[in-house]
Amino acid sequence: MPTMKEIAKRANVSVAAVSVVLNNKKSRISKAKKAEIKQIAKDLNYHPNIAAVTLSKNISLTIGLIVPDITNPFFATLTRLIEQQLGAQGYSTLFVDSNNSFTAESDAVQNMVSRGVDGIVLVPSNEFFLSKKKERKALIEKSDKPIVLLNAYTDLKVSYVNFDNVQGAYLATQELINYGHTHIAFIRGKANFVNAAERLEGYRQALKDNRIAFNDDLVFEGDYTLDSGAKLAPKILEDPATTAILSANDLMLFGVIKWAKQNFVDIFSRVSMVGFDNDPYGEIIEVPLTTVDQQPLEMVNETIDLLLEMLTTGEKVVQHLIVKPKLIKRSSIHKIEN
Amino acid sequence: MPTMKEIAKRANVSVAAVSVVLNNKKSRISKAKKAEIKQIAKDLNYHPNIAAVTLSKNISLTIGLIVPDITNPFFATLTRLIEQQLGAQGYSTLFVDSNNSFTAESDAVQNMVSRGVDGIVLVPSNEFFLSKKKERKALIEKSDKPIVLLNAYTDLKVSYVNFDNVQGAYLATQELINYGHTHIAFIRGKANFVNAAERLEGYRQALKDNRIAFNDDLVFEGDYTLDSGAKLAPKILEDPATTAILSANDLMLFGVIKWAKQNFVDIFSRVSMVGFDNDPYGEIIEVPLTTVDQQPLEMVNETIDLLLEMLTTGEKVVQHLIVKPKLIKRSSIHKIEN
DNA sequence: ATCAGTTGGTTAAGCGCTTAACCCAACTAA
DNA sequence: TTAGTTGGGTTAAGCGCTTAACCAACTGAT
Repeated sequence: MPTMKEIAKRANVSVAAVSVVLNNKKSRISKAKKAEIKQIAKDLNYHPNIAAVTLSKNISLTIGLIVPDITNPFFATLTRLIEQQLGAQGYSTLFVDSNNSFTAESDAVQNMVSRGVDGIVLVPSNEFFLSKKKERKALIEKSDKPIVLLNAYTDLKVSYVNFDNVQGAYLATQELINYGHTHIAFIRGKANFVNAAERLEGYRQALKDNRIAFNDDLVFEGDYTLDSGAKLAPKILEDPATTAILSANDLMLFGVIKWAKQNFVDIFSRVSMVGFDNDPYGEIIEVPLTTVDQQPLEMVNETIDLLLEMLTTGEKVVQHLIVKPKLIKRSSIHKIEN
Repeated sequence: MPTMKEIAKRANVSVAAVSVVLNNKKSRISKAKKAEIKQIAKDLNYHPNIAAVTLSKNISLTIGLIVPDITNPFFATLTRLIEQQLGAQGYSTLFVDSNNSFTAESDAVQNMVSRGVDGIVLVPSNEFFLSKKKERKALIEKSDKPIVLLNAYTDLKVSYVNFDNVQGAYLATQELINYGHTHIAFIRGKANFVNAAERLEGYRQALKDNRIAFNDDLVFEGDYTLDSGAKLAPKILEDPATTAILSANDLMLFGVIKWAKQNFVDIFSRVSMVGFDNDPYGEIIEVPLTTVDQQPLEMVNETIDLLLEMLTTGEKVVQHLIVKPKLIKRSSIHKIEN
């Protein structure tokens, strides 16, 4: 790999001269020398050693991205959008799949700081929300660099971009009610998961506003995986009065459907369903799934804006942005006559 | 961020001393001093500045990973496995989604080299295969560090780990034939895509070995996206003699199914289907899909072994590893009476 | 008393790049 | 004539860490 030293030698100048011209800084180098230096750099196919730049400028043009599980399509979409948008701004992304482990998240933040990232986007895991506030705080404070949490609320002094979960669940529940459903099962996420609690809240609100009694027996706790949905399916379908299922994500609904297939129950006639996430596969199953879209593009746009602002001004701002849900109406709801 | 300098000051030693003890090098530092230094490091929550380490040792404990599209579940699975296994060995991963662009791949390699990665895993895009050999070669040669191509064959002097595509397609076709099918449509990938050509070859071989004439009209060209499958669907289903579809990936089959749903054709009765990739969603659709599993875990294991070997020995070896396919038999094939 | 070997470190150079401070010759303006 | 400005760079220090080479004091054997 060619270095500035080599260019300097060939151009008969100091490496300082090379540095300023290759960085397009205003300086007193003559036009001719500038051109010569640039030409030599091009000829040698010079590219700066980023470690050296990082060391001397204390910025790395790198950001860290931590997601709970990249095989989850929603997180994959977020990841793709973030990487591409940040890439367009010249940033590289250091990626970690935390495998839903708080310890892994914590280690990842530490490691990223150690590597001198300029900022971090953390899409927190389940465990993050289940951890003690003290530990969460410690995680955030490992980094003196800007952090923004994505797809999360938090009580910590840190920026986040989240999705309006209560509004989303409200919309979905209202839609079900509009079709005549009153016995609506709800598959929630883990109890301490804030997003999950919010979705439950939206569900309750919609019931209340429609004077339908809330029934705790209709609430089932999953963990956002397909398997947890499959495990819950028989319990949910046990009650013949249940005519609809609202799920805190599409994946758990797919789990329910999988269980139904394996047990020969005609799930689409048996119940109406609404999910969350607008999973692309929701469109190609037997009956396309009505779902709440989390607007990943909007979420990422807000995240990038926020991060870039902090990165350029150098100030750590604490802002909380909430993006609005969008109900994608497909065919998984049928009318109930009362 | 605390530095060695700070630790050195508190321990009344030189920073060289701190360096050797924190790196557990054998040295002439007394047990007591060692303990003291380590304690101070722990108290200050010291973590090395990786940029500085990289600069002086010329190794970064970072590898680059380039995939064509992280929202494709197969690539997501590869990514997850790679990141986790490499992470367990102390490596961080610099991630780029090339968005199926050769230019992006090329830039990514350049950037990664510039950042001093120790090695690169490249999962090449469609465009990679369509590019001129000279350009592909240039891309590979940008990096003096170990590269391994994953999920690809290549004519270049570089290691790769691929999947036995001809064997996979052969297995799938044979399975269809076993069930009595003789008019088997094949949805292939792009013409110049080597993997796609291999799958076509396996299909042809199986037909030939069973004395079934190869018919070019039954071969359709997609581009591995869901949409391309949807676009092809009407043409494929036009011929009433066609009783089965073999697709070069599950996603295109999902596209066919989507088109069928939207046009009210009972696709699962109409044709038998076999895909490639063992997409998790193949299991939860109306009729679970028989598919060829690419054994991502095996592929990643081989990749990591190869990369780690190069990383530790420092030698660039050129090895070509082929992992064997596994046919996952589910329910999307029915018997044909002749 | 001397010398080799051990103990317990230190010094200094270097990795590649950045940046503030400096230098000097030639030119201008009063 | 001289002070001041401008053009065209150079010098040197520093970012945090690594590593080979060095050194001084002590111990024990001869």
